[in-house]
Amino acid sequence: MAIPKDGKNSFSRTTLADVARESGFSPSTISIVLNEAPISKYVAAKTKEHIRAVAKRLDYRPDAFGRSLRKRRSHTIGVMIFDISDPFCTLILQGIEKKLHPTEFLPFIVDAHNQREQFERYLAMLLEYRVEGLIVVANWLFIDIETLSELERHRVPTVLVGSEMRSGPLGSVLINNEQGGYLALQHLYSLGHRKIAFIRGPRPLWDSSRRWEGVLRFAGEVGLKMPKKWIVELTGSSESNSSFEEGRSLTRTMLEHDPGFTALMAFDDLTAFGAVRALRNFGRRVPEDCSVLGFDDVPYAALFNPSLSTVRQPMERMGLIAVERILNEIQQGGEVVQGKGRVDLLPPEVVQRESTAAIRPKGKISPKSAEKI
Amino acid sequence: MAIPKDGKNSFSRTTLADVARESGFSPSTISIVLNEAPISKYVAAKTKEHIRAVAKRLDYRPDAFGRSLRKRRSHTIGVMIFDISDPFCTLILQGIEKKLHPTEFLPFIVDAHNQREQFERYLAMLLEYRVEGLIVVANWLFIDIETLSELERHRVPTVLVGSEMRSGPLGSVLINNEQGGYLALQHLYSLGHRKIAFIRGPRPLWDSSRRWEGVLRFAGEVGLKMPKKWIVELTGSSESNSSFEEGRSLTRTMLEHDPGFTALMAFDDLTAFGAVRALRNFGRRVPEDCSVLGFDDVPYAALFNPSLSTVRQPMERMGLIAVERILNEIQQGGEVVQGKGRVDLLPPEVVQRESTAAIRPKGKISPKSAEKI
DNA sequence: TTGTATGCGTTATCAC
DNA sequence: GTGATAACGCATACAA
Repeated sequence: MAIPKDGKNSFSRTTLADVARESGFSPSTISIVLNEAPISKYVAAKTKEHIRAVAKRLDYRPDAFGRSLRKRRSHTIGVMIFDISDPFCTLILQGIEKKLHPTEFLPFIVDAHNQREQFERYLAMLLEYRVEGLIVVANWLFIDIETLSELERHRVPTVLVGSEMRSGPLGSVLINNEQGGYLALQHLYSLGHRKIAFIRGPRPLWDSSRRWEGVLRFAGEVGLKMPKKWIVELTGSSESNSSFEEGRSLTRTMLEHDPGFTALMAFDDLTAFGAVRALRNFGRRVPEDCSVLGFDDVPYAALFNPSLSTVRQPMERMGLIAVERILNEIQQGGEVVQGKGRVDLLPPEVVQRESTAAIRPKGKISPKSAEKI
Repeated sequence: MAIPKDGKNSFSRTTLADVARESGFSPSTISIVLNEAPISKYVAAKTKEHIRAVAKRLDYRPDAFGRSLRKRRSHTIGVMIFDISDPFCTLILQGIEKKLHPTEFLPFIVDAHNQREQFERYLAMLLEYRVEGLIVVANWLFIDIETLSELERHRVPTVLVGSEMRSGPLGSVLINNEQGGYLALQHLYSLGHRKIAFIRGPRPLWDSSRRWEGVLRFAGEVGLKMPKKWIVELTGSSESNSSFEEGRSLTRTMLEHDPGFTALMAFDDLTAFGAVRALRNFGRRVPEDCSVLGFDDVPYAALFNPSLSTVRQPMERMGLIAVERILNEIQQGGEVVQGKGRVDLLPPEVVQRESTAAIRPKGKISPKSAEKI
């Protein structure tokens, strides 16, 4: 039959030599034919046919290790993620997959679980597997910059997605966080909100600062007052749904202290979900009593009740672009690295759904009415 | 420095031979020392130290291809998924990762995007990479059974997660869908609901039928009437969030036809989200006017408004168990496959949150939702 | 038009 | 204690 008689593990498979023996031709001819190498033009059609038939009958599959060893190519792109349960990173992965699919490359995905030790171990493994390129999806990034910079040492074309290296030759693709912050506040402001609460991102997160700068820029332009009591900050545990819990408890605290705000801007969608929960529990309706704005536009934002207004990051597209750049660098032979270290800043986009609404001129408010500020 | 002078791609790396030359010892000695082979006991401590130092200085990394070729082992487990954006499959992946992490194995994850052609292509690639085991995460499975059966031909230990082969020697781990259906209906019934609407899963999905059998069993036991007008069925597109949209439109249709039901049981959580949306748009509150029950307990079920009552599948645990079984089979050398083809049926568990509540004896309800978490 | 010889980087066996 | 040698499966330059 198709399967050789003996052998204990999956490695005892039919090899080129088997096909050669069975077909009566030499291994090289087999190789040439099956790979449709240029020279195969000169191989008799009948021979080819025969060889293919035998190969199929024996269920021959070229061994990736032998082949890669010989060709000195792995045909793989390493993809390092930090938390696969983060929907943000999921969509990026999809983009990467899609773009990689029609190519000769296979993505080699590893999940570092937000832990530095695992990051390093997996990185080492990817390097041992001789990945020809490396995409690092930095969704929630607390791996210190220094560690990332080391990536550069390995002579493997590397692109960072979703985060930015302040310096260094590592390319990156991410949205324009500054502009995103700007647009976010602009959105709430243009709906008439003047009393706005903010849940900032965790300070060590680089994205977070840039986004905040955008917020401040807009506030400065329109002269919006931003009282300290309505500005809080995530601590940024690396737990999976932690920002929901944090968003919720921070919002509750703010409400208990002074519930007078009419809109809340959250660092990301999960935080916004938490804020909505806290507002509801406090007896305030969204958006009638308080608008809530998220950031990212994760797939569930649209399904949520109320559906979440948010600032959209084109995550799939980020994945696509990352692959484009990697392939490009690989093609350049890693030498003339045109545009290496370049930063692609994609435009964010406000998506208005149900959770934000124009402020009502006066309005009935729920039991606890705010006092004047 | 650490990096060899020339070379164009990532393959021109320091090799054993480089370390040998640089250290003055032979390649075999280097290999023995770096791998801490048993024989390395007889190598002089000084030699070892020296070799390690040189290896480190040259940033030597053993080539996985050379090594695998020689050892005839890949140290990888293939993981085939069908839609990475499905949160169901995400949690299973996490379980797989966790269990695999302390082992010598690396997961090789590929996403078939619910397409048969891609499934086959990726399967071929995994086989070329000589994965030592294969885990197929069948979250939303429309690959025909026949295709799956073929998996068996490849002499690679294989386990199916989240779905079951009616016959054949492929092992699988999944929850007891029949029991899940039973418990789901029991939950609603015990809350006092007698007018219940059902959104069944797509018929070609095997899970779906089993689950429905459980529903029918409970209904039979208590003599519950299930009018046809309140039973609808998903078609099951392979689009990502399709069950949300379908759940929503099916629910709307039922409401327009006869809104008399007081509870709705959805095939899965996404469908339930859609149903909640439809109910809300129809002016009915959840759970005051109508309870909604999901299935799966995806991570977002708890964050949703109202938080979703659902039947929990222990997804992470399913991943863990799948890995356990694969490792076991690998260890047995693929021969004495003890318990191969076994089906692990995990117990489902009802998780009550806000979206289901006891039916009200009669009439008026307070404007505020019942409970808060 | 097809076959032979060589080497990719590693490890295992055996000889020294 | 350490080094030489062969072989894993494949692709290619060169010979025939």
